[in-house]
Amino acid sequence: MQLSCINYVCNMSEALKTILKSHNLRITDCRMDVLRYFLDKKGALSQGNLENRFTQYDRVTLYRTLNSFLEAGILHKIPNESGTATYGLCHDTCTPEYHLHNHIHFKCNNCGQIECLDDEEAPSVSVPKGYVTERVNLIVDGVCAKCV
Amino acid sequence: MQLSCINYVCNMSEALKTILKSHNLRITDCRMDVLRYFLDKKGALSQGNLENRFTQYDRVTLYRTLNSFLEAGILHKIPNESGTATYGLCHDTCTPEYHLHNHIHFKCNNCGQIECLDDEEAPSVSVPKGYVTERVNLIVDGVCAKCV
DNA sequence: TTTTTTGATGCAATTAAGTTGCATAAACTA
DNA sequence: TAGTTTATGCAACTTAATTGCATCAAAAAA
Repeated sequence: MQLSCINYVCNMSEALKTILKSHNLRITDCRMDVLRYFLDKKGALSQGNLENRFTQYDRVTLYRTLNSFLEAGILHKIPNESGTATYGLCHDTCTPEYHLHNHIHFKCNNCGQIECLDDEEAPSVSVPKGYVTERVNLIVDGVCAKCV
Repeated sequence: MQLSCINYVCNMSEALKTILKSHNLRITDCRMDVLRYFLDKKGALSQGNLENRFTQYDRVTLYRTLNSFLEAGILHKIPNESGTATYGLCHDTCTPEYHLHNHIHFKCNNCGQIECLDDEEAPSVSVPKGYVTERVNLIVDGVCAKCV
């Protein structure tokens, strides 16, 4: 199941379950809610965002939910300067073994929102002789379309 | 005074003082030691690194030293996934008003060292219509030349 | 369906990072 | 040197990240 197709699926709950199952994760209320929230929001979220949204769950549970999604390859961590970890949905092509995120992360300096610009390919990067590139993370900040 | 020339200067202490003065910072032991350490190490450092190295200074003092260097434009913050802020020396061309860091930050997944690859220009990045780019941060991870 | 096994959750508690206020000490200025 | 400005150390607080453990729920087996 491709994550980007989820909103066209009639039965959202069934779709969420399929996603969790396909990543070998048990189906729980917390995971269903968090996954649905990520799909709705489309932007990146921090643990703090989840704590505000889902007060019915313990913050440790949310912490472990994020971690299990990270390990499963459903989410990826987005580097930033603030010190607070933010997470974004992985591309459909990601598997637990092979994460590929050569898209751009955009942070709006006005509204603070972080988005994954999936349609913009990150350019290729050259590193000095002797260095081996594994992953490329591109973070652009500025003003997003909504705030201009 | 160009920071990259510092190691060719005969009198290191005088050079450090000149750098601090030119950024309108008072000359103190802590600032001298921290600045010298950054110049020696060449790589990026976290507050924790400084706390381990300079046990004679209070951690709040080191925290404020890093902040004053940030504001002065001597250091820049490097975004990363770990949640711990890391700092690198600014290019010679940086001023407090105008920071430009379109070089690559490289994090070695083996030794954990973060470096600024000043010689590698970051490629230009295109963002979707309606978005305005202010800064570009490029973080590459992999294996550095020493660890290959 | 019931039982068993495996894994998730909530709570308590700890560690570490980031941050502020304030009194004192040191650096700069006149 | 005297006076002014700023840095430092200490105490304290906030928040994020993290672990252990008992309990509870989900999946698998019977």
